[in-house]
Amino acid sequence: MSPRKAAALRDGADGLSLRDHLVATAARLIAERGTAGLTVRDIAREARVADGVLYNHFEGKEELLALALHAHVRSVERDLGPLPAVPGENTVADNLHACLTYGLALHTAFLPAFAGLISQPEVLARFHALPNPLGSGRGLKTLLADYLRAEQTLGRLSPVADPEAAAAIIVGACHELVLPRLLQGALLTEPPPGHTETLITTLMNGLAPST
Amino acid sequence: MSPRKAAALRDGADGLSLRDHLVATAARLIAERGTAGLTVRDIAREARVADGVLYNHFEGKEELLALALHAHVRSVERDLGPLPAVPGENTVADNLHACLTYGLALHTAFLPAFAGLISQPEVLARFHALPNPLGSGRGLKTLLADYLRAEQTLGRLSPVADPEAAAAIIVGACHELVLPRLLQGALLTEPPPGHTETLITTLMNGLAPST
DNA sequence: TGTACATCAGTGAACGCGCGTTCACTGATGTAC
DNA sequence: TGTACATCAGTGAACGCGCGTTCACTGATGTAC
Repeated sequence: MSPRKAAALRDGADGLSLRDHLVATAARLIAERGTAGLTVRDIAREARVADGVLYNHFEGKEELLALALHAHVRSVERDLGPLPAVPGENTVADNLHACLTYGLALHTAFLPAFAGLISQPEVLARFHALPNPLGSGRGLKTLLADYLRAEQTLGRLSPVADPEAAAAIIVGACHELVLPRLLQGALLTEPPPGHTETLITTLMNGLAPST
Repeated sequence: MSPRKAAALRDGADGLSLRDHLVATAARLIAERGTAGLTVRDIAREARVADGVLYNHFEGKEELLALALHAHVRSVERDLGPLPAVPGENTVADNLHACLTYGLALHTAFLPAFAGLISQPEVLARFHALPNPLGSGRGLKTLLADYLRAEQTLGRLSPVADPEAAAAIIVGACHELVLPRLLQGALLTEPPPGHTETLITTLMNGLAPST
């Protein structure tokens, strides 16, 4: 009762089901090229599998893409590890700088994946219906706010500072560093040296003149 | 020597050339729906003009879209007016709040237009080859930095603050408020009340505890 | 143990559709007489 | 002034292509005897 097996699964013996193999392959393609212009034939060819087989395992392209996007997000998070900031350790400025670099890497990987799906809201809706991997969407901002609140409790942050607003500013800075590059064709260039440090210093000290 | 005129230009007597009429129509469609899924047939039908006529006036869809995108950006800027912040007037915090609201409106109109073109880098390249309308791209950030530098000269900002970094933070905050909504299908919702005020307060006061 | 058959996941050519683009034709206007 | 013709921007049916999806067929494996 176990009929034909896909050629790809016979050769590459990674022990995955064909379903998981397809999701993993699609996720890898998303990581490499983003979702813009990604076709089911691209995925099938890359998975070394027939065009049609995807419809034995998924409702259609949209379900596969949503699952692959989810896998991509989880994979990026796994590779990056947890938020590199422990309340009370090092200086707050250094920790925030590490968080900014971390968020930058996160969004550099996420934006080309999500932006290519703007014309397919169905995929985005399916993605958001899945359990939220921690760092994605509101996740990173919440993690950051949690960290900042802990530092505030330790007295290393002004008691009147707003952790939520500060977290929003840091996440926003990530966007600001990634988005313009994405929208100008120049993909994945580094921010100018010293730029992230200056951002954190500005956020720590504020703009108001000392009274 | 003046042959047939397009039906649309006979009826709607706005006095435009057919070329300008097409650019204006495409820009209006971009303003209404963004660029994702926008077809030449959509534009032709909306302009009440034959499908093929666009190729008498443009190299192809990509040239038309680039010009329409440019017109859209200029039109949004015209409607919004100049950056609502004059050095020395009102308070810096109030001015920055106005700038944040201004930038928010700008990016709310721009992002759906640009994001839909990620899979067509040719259009983005053509757009960036056009003369840069002031507020777009690096424009808004530079305007903001100019304003902040002027306030600094007037002594209303800390002499050690970095205007460039502060400008980047404000633009980033705009992105942070617009992007997540765009990527979740929920289009064009308002930020929670008081949110922008808190952001500016945080930026003005900084996070560091008073020593 | 060996042979014939049934099962069904995998296969890939083919379908239908919508897109950007082309081009033979149309017809309002200016010109020649 | 009136009529026949030439011009060429505008027209829209048709083309070619690539996409997501379908489905008749294949063939490796388990079962019956």
